[in-house]
Amino acid sequence: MKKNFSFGTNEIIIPQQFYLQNSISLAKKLLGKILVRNLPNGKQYFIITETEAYFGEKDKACHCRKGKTPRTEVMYKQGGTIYVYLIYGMYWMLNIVSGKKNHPEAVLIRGIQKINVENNKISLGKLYDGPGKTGKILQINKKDFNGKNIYDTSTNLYIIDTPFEIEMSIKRTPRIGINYAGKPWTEKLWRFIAEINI
DNA sequence: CCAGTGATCAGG
DNA sequence: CTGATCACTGGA
Repeated sequence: MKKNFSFGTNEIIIPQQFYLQNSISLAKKLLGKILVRNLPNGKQYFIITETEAYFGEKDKACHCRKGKTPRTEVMYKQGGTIYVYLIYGMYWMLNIVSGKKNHPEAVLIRGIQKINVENNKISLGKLYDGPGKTGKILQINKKDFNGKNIYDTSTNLYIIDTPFEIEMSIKRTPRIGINYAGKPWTEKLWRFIAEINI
């Protein structure tokens, strides 16, 4: 399915205020939004297909369960701040801090799908299903992104409103890779997966 | 199933 | 300083 469309002036950056909501509703609302990555060889567009919410110090799955440390410090900033960390020595995880200042919540971006743009026609491309694959294709690293703002274009990574009609169905599951957290945190349905058609 | 790979943090 | 652990992935 292809649709006539050109990004161009249709880039409406989602304002910082959007990120002040709690991480669970933000995780849901980020689905279907467009992640823009501006690289030397051109802008690339991805639609967000999978997210996971982490909900502050009381959430035993959240990095902030141990309070403020050098790593988790950025999660205490206001919503819209980018939180990046390396896992298993290989994979850069991209998170968006949510909520007000000193509410250490975040949304992990776990999956994105490429939007192909060709002669003003758009179509869905390759799916990157997993946070490691997502960080790799977006060329995420800590130095360039950790502590920066996702609503600021100067990092060449930002999120815009979905500028065309989409069909989307959403599923929820428990979060992945957090068995150390124990109940009830392992059972919370805080992973959101979207199936998208354009 | 399991190895790879290095930041992070608690404990001496 | 040491050692265990880890919000993962790809290949037997």
